[in-house]
Amino acid sequence: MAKVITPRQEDYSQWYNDLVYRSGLADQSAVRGCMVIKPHGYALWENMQAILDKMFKDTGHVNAYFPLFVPKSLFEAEEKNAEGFAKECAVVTHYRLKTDPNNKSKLIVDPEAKLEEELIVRPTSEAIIWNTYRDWIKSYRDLPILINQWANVVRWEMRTRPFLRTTEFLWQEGHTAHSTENEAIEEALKMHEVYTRFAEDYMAMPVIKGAKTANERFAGAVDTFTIEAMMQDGKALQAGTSHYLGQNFAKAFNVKFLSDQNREEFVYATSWGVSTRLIGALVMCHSDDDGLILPPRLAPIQVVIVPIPKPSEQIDQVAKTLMDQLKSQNIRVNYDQDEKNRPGFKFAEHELKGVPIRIGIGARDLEQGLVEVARRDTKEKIQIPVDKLSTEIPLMLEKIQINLFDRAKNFRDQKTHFVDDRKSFEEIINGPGGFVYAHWDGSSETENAIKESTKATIRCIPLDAPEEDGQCIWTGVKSKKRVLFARAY
RNA sequence: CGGGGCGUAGCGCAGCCCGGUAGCGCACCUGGUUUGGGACCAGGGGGUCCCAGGUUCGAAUCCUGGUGCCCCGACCA
Repeated sequence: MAKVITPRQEDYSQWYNDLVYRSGLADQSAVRGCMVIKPHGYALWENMQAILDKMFKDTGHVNAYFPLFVPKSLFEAEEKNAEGFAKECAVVTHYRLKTDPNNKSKLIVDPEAKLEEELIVRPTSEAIIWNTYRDWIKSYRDLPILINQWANVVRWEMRTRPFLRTTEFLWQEGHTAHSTENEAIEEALKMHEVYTRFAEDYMAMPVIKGAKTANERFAGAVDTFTIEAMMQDGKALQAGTSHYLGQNFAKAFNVKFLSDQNREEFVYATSWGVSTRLIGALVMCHSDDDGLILPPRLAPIQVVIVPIPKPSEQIDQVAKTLMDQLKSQNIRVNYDQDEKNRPGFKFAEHELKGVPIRIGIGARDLEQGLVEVARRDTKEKIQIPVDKLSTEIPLMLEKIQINLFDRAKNFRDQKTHFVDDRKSFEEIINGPGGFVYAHWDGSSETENAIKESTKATIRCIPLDAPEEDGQCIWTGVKSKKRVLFARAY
């Protein structure tokens, strides 16, 4: 068997890169730091979009679209936000090219086409959106505004990795405006919960819900809520964030409304987003050395039928009947009729792409009315009577979905530790890695010292962690709650 | 931006030290035999050897300068 992917144990990063490229999720592009999302990867994203979009609509949100460019003067209005993103902004300074007078086959930037005011390519859209909301909001009757947009953003990162961190990426960003602090906080928490449900129920990826520390908070936010997942190398990955923005943006953009008490007040805001990074998370959460393992609820193809050894009239007929039965149950099924490749090749190919279930139909089994059904997650193969498939397959898809979640959760739990002293903390972080719950004195100084010394950061202050007396592992100062530490992507 | 490594066919690489006009595996095309876990045989197509300059009768190979990419760190979703 030709090996196409570096084994995880040999080199985890290389495994990830190999997987992304070999499985057809993405391709490298001619633009540094940017990738091409190939049809298989984009299909995954479309499935994520469809589900999230429905969840947003079900919670009362509507979609809209705001410009890619943000005038610099607007961008700088909310100081903390501007400062936080300043170092990674792409800036448009000119609007025209012209033929190079010294070389007619080349183009140069026309120095006469310099913009009066530079345009920032959005790294996030709070600025342009809040500048717009000012015009939309006059009265408490105009609130709340519950808008989401599907968009691309650009953040000029120094180092990129496919899906996990690229210069341009796709995401959704929700931006809501509210008349009261409570309502805005509830909104931020509600979307935090939506992300949790999406990660756990659809991606089969267990997450820890929590709040970010001041250091890790979104620039311009009062509070940032996060979901943190564990990857197979024990590192944490921030999979989604929801921010309570207080009145910071309302004040920066002068967005006021008249309350039902006839008082002028600043609007309360939230924003929340998940990106194509989720695809990277999905890959690193479940996949193995043979390729992707996709949760059935998101897999572009849930069931693939492979004729063995090749298509024939009899096999085609069984396959087509089966496809109709499965399709009528909204199962995404594909019949691999390609005559160029043999079954073994196809098996490997579909495993590489992460198809949850493979059905092998061969003349020999068919004589007994059987087909071979193989699960991608466990590699288990069983014989199933043809007439049982239309009931068995949906059940098996559900089993796979659940198994993936359970497996990921067990893995995470095994790599989760509770420690009470610096030495044990360092032993785990520097050794096997994983999540570490430990007491922390609550100061940024200590957080930074720990980061500097161990490269572990506070991923979040878990929302559901019990109060308990303890001492900061670094300074010995009293603490009432454990926080979650890990090295992170 | 620091520290490493690499640019030779679509992909992965050898050749470079010691200059002589480019090769291997996979992929691709044609024909045939095959077909229950990445088939085999035969034939075939495909290269500005990253770019520019220099040394030389002659440069993938030596020298100089660019440039691009990858990995590790700092920054970050």
